[in-house]
Amino acid sequence: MKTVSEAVIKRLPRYYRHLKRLQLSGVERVSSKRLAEFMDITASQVRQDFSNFGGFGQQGYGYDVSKLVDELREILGLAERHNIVIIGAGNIGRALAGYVGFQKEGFYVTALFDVDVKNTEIDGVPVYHIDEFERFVNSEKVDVAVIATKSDGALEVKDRIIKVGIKSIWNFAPVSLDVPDDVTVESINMSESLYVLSYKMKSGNTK
Amino acid sequence: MKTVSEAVIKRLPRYYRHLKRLQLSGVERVSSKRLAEFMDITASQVRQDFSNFGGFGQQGYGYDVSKLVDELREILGLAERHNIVIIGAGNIGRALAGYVGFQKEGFYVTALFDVDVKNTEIDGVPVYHIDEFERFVNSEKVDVAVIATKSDGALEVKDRIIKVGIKSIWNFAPVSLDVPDDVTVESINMSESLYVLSYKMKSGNTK
DNA sequence: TAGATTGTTAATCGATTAACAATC
DNA sequence: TAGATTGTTAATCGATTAACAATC
Repeated sequence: MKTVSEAVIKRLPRYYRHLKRLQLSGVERVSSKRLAEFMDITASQVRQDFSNFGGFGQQGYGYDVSKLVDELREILGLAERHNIVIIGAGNIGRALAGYVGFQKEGFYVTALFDVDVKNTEIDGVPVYHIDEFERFVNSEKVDVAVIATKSDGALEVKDRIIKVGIKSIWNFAPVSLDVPDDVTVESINMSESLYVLSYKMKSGNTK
Repeated sequence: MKTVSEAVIKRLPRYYRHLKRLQLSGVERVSSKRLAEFMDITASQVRQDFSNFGGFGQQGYGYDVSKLVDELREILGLAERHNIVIIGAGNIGRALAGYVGFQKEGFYVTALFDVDVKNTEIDGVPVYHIDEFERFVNSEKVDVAVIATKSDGALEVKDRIIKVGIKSIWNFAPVSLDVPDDVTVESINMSESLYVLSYKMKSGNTK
């Protein structure tokens, strides 16, 4: 498949969200123009974006909402089941374990790991000591590892994740992670997001 | 001040993070070349970015780390105190209330609000019924409101935040928020981040 | 058929990169 | 002084926007 730019990739989940909303409210078709309004981009951009994947519309008609939802689900890999383990059972780890939205799209949290096990389960997810991490991963199918530790532990945890063979890391620790080429990292850095807000508050940059 | 592009703004917190790390480890000066390596960008870009704010370096020498940290702290608005209130005392709201990292940079969570008050405080932060929101905001200084509710409540909460006069919203609900020009919104959408990871896993796009 | 709207090609815009004179 | 490295100007690259033939 032709390489798709980062900018386009970041828009895909937003298309998906808006289209699911339209689908839920019974809308059957949508033009690039209308979809663009929801997305706050241009109609050209919508058509360019979809043409990266072959183009799903029909001249004179627009796009079939349900078809587009299905295509995006496929493109985003939401049609498959993904098993997730979370390392770090602090506030963030627990919040993620309890987040019900993931399961709807095929993401299942199958275990939490921590250096200090206080509960045997959290929101129905079993909690294990970090010492059991490798054994668990080797016996269960694990697709994604979430780093929900403090910065201090994050690098060591990353090394263990890579060593045990997990290829996808969802990182919540405020650190940069160097990984081999075949490993994918996606980070959420809450401090950085807050600082961006702080900057914009100050500068009056409201866009 | 000249308008700074979104791309540059997003890099500022990362510069800040790397520079603080250098400062902490006793490094006194750094060249654009070395800083660029940490940031995974080019030295040119580093110099271009800083020149947006006037340029803080010295030919033949590079940048004074402590000076740069101070400049960035100022630019990002981290030198001032910011009071934050969180609406929604679910998993995410509680995680944010308990996150110690914010306070170090001047962000203080002064209250949590929820429709269903189970505790009088969480991690030292008082919890109030959402009915008390407007009264609280009118009597205390509040700079930032965090939307940590489910999608359903988010739009109504947004309206109340705007109506009571708070100009900065940090949004964790997976919805798009339309706001007046003088209000700043910064969103963290965890589902979208997870979907991007899912896409990249599938496509082998590891960058 | 006439109107609407796509997918794609070309034009524009903005961000990144390269080059280099200035100077510490 | 010679070497290092900045800030800035110019060149390049890539993403967004505009235009339009194709066609439902």
